[in-house]
Order: sequence, then structure tokens, then C-alpha cells
Amino acid sequence: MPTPERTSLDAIVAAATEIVDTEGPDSLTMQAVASAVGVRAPSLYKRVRSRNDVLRLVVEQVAIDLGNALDSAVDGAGPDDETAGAKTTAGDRVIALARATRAFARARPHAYSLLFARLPDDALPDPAVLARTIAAVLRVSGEHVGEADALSGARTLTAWVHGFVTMELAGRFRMGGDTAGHLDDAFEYGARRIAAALALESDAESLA
Amino acid sequence: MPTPERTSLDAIVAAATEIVDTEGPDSLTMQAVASAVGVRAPSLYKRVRSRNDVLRLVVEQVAIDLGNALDSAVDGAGPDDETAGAKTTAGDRVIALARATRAFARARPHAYSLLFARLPDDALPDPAVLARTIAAVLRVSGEHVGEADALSGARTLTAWVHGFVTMELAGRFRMGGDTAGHLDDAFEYGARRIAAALALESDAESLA
DNA sequence: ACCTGAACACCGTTCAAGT
DNA sequence: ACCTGAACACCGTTCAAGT
Repeated sequence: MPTPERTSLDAIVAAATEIVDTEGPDSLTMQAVASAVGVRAPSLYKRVRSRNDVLRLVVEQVAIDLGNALDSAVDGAGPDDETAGAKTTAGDRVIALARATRAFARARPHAYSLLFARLPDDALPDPAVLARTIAAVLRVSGEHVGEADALSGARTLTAWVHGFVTMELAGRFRMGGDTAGHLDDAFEYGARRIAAALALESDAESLA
Repeated sequence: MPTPERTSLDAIVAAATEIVDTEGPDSLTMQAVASAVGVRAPSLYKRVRSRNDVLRLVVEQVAIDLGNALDSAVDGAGPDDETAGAKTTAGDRVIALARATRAFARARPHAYSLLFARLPDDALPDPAVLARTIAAVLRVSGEHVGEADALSGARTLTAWVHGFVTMELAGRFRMGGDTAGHLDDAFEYGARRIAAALALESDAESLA
């Protein structure tokens, strides 16, 4: 006689993502996930192939969440020029993307780290999911520097933001006086500089 | 009767570093290290406190190796201007540091990733070791943009290089057409742009 | 003083047995 | 059809016993 299902793939992914967010990937054990969804560890193998499969689903969920945050940031971007009636520029949207990425990483450091971590092959996220995640970055970069340099601009922006955020999260290489407020200033200053540097790119030889 | 020592802390660190380089941190087990140095796993606890202690020693060794590579890169930097007799500028040394970091990361991807990874508290490297690692970056940055902006310049350079290299190593967010040769071009182009952008910084309000 | 086997509490994963 | 306890091969770590 068939027994009723006591959990679901969605519940497993949700529980696993929560564990990663609160305790980090090392705490993502099959027993912890099973306990969170109310079954025993062996039952999980009815819905997933392995722990790495669970990890992959978490990474993809995180990528989707970051993509949504980036989309929202573009929609909600306001003008840097605070004069009444000033229009929002593509440069404003570039800055908004940088800020949204940093905010996401600070809110969910373990999850964010996973996006760029060295993962086992069977935990690698679907490239199509990642493509959606960065779609807004490519689009805004194109508006800012022109379609020909959209790729090069997106890469430069992403590299700088990711590097800054990683160093901030790791808390190493503090380079002397990195206090919290100082980092905020350094980020805003750097983001403006990078956005400005990208805009100059359209003059140089295209590299896309 | 005292038995002779059959291994040493140096041998343990060397073996552990080799395991990390060849198989990655997940393969760094106490049994693997013990087997490599010719003892049983419990014997390791005579020289180290825990697996995280071994990991910390590996991270510090990697930081020392990167620091040496950066120092060598600065010494060996040549002029971008290939005219006979052209002098090596601070900008040339900035580019040389960027190239050396990328070369290190490509040669030892697992080791490099550890430098910025989220690590357990008892695996965190000694800040003094990390300070030595980046000393050359701070020094060259100061020569390039002036002492007042040395910190800000070093941070921007390190963030961009680290971000670029991480994206390259992870192989995700390929953003369309990232072939091997293309990435080389993109790196050289980006490094020149960042070096140029830093040089402009000295005009702006200092942020150090 | 150093090294070891045995043991403990964990992992991921498989599988026969239950319902 | 789904779930489970038991089992297996691993982990890190401790410790009494050997030399």
C-alpha cells in the first residue's frame, strides 16, 4: 500500500538553503536537512541524488534570489543628482547594481560565497540559471557603455564588486584602517570611480 | 624509553600543502596527511591541535608563497614602453603585481581560493603573515598614486584582480564568449585601465 | 617521549524490510 | 510508493597501552 509523501523537493531545498544561510555549507548535512523536513536521512534519496545535488539546488536558489535582487535594484534606482526632477541615468543603475550585490552578500554571506566557490562538478549550477542572474548587469552595462562594450563593462564591474565584497566578508587583508564606516565610504567611492571608468571605455578599442 | 621522532611539523605542513594543491581542501584529511608523512593519524596530534590547525598552517604557507611571488614580480617588472632604455614606471609595477597574482591563482587554484575563503575561526591565518603578503602591493600603490591614496589604490587593485581571477577560476558567469585567449586580452586591458584609473585618484578627494 | 590500535561520535550512502 | 533501521566505509579526535 502506497504511503503518503511526508516531504517534497521544495521543502528540502528551502530547509537546505536556510541551513546554509544560518550555519554555513559545512553544516549542510543530510541528517540536518532530513530532520528539518521531518524524515530520516535515507528518505531524502527518493528526491535527490546526493548531498552535492542538494548543494546544487541551494546554489541555484541563491542565484535566483540574487537575480531578483538585482532586477529590483535596477527598477528602484534613483538619480545620484538629487535635484528635483533629475533623471535616473544608466550610471545610476550601475551604482544601484553594485550596492544591491554588496547588500545581498552582507545579508547572506554564506549563500553569496557559494556562488563563486570552487564546487564539485555535480554541485555546479545550471548555466541558464546563472545567465538569468546576471542578465540585468549585462543590460545596464550595455546602456551605460554601449552594446559593443557591454560584456567588457559587465565583467569589470562584477569583478570589482565581487573582489571588494569578498575581501570585506573574509575580513582579511584589512590593509590598515578598515572600520565599518570607512568601508562604506570606500565602496561608494570605488563604485563611482568604476562606473566612470567604464564610461570612458567606449572611447577605447572595443574588447567585447 | 623515548622513541625517535618519525616526522616533523615542517613535513606535515609540506604534505598538507601538497594535498591541497593537488586534490583540494576537501581531500585534506588527517589520514591522508599522516599517510604522506609516514605515521598514523593520531600521531599528528603531537604536533598540531586539530585539522583546522593544519589548514591554518597551509593557508599561512600559501600566503607566504604568494607574498614571495609578488615581491619577485616587482623586482622583475620591465617597462611597458619597449623602446630601448625606457624606464620601468610605478604603473608597470602595478601591472606586474596583477599579472603575478593571476599567474599564482592559475598555477595553484585551490591554494589561492583558500586565501579569501570563509574559514573557521581556528583556521584563520595570523594577520602579521597576511600583512607581509600584501606589503608589496601597498608599497607599489603608494609609488603609483602617492602615499595618501596608497591604501585606497591597493584595495581597488586587489579587489579587481581578485574578482577577475575568482570568476576565471570558478568558470561561471562566463558572460558569453570567454575563450582562453579572450580572457588574457580582457585581463591585460582591465589591468591597464585600473592602473590608469588609480593614477587619476590622486586628483580626487583622498579616501585613505 | 613518541607512536599506535581501539573506540566514539559523527558523516554520506545503500538496501532489505516494513507499511 | 514511500519510509526506516541497520549496515558499510569513511571522517576527526581521544586515550590507554605499548616501546
